[in-house]
Amino acid sequence: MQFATWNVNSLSVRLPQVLDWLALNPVDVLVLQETKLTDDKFPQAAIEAAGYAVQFFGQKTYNGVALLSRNAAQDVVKNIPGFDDAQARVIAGTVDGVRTIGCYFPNGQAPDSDKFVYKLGWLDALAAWLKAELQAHPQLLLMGDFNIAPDDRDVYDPIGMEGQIHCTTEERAHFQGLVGLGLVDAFRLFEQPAKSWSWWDYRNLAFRRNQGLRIDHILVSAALRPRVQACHIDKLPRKHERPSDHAPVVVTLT
DNA sequence: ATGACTCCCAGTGGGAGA
Repeated sequence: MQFATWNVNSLSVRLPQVLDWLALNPVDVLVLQETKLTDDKFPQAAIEAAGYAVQFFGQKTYNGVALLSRNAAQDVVKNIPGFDDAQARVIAGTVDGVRTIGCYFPNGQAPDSDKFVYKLGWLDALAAWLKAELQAHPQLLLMGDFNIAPDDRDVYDPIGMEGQIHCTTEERAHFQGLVGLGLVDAFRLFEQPAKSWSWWDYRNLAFRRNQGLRIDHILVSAALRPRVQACHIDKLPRKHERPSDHAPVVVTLT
């Protein structure tokens, strides 16, 4: 089976691309971030017509997440239980026995900003919840737009971006905290091309120059790790004439 | 280089993203 994550940067703009991508890549599960749609405007019928059940949780202008699956998700959770959050960032469900958590991590804007404080608090809450989720659901996937580049090899200019947002010591420590819960970065289980990114700035001809960051991730639990066969970033949608700034990440399980 | 692009809500500009 295949599970994928994609930050679409507005589902109303990108819906045709999502449907085209699913036709070419008939994954079992796809989580979306930055749908930027209130639930009353979510294109549920079009997604169901493509053969997917869908759970969604959004808001106007910002954030918004969705969980698409061939088989319906069970025990759906929206946002982090017990963490009071005005922003729609998390959707979780159990699909084919795999606890699937789709997340749009806060951006954080700048290390000296209030948004960075919010990001760190959100990361604390996520880790505490995940610890309990892993106890309840050993077979677990955490995937989405983490807005964290875990390592210098995930950054096109690690010197220039040292200490900048996505690359700070605090953010990277939180990423390692998730690893400490027993999760592993599926992409790094395999040999990968150098300069593999999942996001490229719209500006500066960044995609053509391959200047980007790897900030979209799929983490798998220890119990699921033996089933992981492959993981890759699909750059093709980024070549579309009106692309999202992020590319999908796909993991293959037995 | 306090830039660059895209989206959104707004409303003929500005915030946010990363």
